[in-house]
Amino acid sequence: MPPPATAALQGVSAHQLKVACSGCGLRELCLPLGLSPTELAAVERLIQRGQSIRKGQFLYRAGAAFGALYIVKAGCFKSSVVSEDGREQVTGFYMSGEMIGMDAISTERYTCSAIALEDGEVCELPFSRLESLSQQIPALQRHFYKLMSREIVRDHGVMLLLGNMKAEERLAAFLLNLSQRFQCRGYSPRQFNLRMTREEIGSFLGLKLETVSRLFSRFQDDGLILVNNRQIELLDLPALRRLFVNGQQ
Amino acid sequence: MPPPATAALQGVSAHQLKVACSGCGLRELCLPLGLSPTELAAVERLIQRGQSIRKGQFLYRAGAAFGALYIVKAGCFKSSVVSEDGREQVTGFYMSGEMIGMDAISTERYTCSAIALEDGEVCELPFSRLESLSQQIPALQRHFYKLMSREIVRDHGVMLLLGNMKAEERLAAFLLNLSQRFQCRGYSPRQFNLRMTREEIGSFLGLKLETVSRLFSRFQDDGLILVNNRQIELLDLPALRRLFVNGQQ
DNA sequence: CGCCATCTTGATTTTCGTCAAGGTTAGTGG
DNA sequence: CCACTAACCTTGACGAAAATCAAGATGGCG
Repeated sequence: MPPPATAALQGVSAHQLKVACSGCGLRELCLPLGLSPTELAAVERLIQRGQSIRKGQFLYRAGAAFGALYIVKAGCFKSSVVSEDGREQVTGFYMSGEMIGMDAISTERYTCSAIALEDGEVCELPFSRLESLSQQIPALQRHFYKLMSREIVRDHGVMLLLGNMKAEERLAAFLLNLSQRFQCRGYSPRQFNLRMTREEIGSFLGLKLETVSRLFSRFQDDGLILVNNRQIELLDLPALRRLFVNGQQ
Repeated sequence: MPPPATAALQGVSAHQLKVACSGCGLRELCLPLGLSPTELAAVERLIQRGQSIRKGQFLYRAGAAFGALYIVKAGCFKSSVVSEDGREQVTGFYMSGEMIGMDAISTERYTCSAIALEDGEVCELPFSRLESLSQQIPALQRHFYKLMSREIVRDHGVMLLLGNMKAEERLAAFLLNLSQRFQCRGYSPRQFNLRMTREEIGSFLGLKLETVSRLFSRFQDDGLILVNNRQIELLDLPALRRLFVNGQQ
């Protein structure tokens, strides 16, 4: 795990957990800009901060009654839908500053399950209170419309991936996406640790774990990446991008 | 086209187009219940009703500045993302009462293009006015949160389809989904006309048009459906469901 | 009536999944 | 601290599913 995250996690303490949104490094990721101090204080009262989740623990299960949205504060989560017979489709991997649970608003039940891929923390946002607060704070309402819209756009991207791209293009896109998200969070875009298994990557990308494994090996043989179990180094970002974009021919 | 839609479309006139939400048969599909007469009137002022769109016409293009959401009033639309090189992924087909354009909220640009698959009409909802109105009417805000959430859930379903299901399962799921949506609108769930080409179905389902064509033929040979060009009759709904659900094993 | 878009069907190829075996790693309990 | 175990990963051989290529049929629209 990259250093800053490690620090954030290992340094966990009552003190740190109580750090308010106003002092949170993720603030610009999850809160709208331009809130007045009063508004910010109201938002802070809304949020249940710093709930720790252990690796493998469910944040919520599909079918459970909807109570809250969650913002990942530390760690990495996967969200997945399971079909009646048990086949799992990972619908996304979520890292710090990203919100999960929006699927539950429509039916008042979670339609996905969310599981921690490593020890982590979330901020819990009780939805009914969020709703009334966003009724009072236009910027907050707008912000949540945008967050939900962003999720829709992301999903469309995944649909493009699954519907149109070949295995190697999917994996290249996946790695580049991770790279970019790590970079946004101040980590290296070239070196990172995967938090998920080959099977979970495969489930997300519509591939079998063997295919994912083979592709990692091939990318390494081709000098595109360096793989050491879950540790990834992207050696040739332009080539990966070409693979991804040219793939789209 | 099934009779009621034909009536709605062919009977188009200034008079009918001006029918307000309060008298619109789609009202329960697109508006929240329990609005007061005052609130309903405010919503009606917001909506630009009855814009006609001809077959093949763009409702909006990917990249265009975001102005409004649209509710399909008549006809059928497809929404698609196009990758840099021109591969198209159809992200959805939309029929009466369904809302499109929500992807554009996050970036203030449409990320998809929406095209009419037949002559139709839409209600236009200027987003900035929708925003301020939903600020004033809690039920409206809640309604739009739910609509966006529903779109996310739908997208997850498509991801499950694309990531986990075999070609025949995808097509069965597609037909059953259409069937159900026609039924909701008062048309026959067993007989309907497709509004889209084999290629568009294929694009949506992550298949090539030849595969779609072959599957239609096979379903027909197996006595599951009757195909006559775009006219579809579902002969054995339970078997289609089994294909869809068992497919998920 | 004729043309172009759309659809069907067949033959072949490619891609990825399946099955199988063995290796590695991390975590657990002695 | 070390040995053991279970989960995870890699690699190969083979097979199935769907894509590709190709040719011709059909149908809707001007």
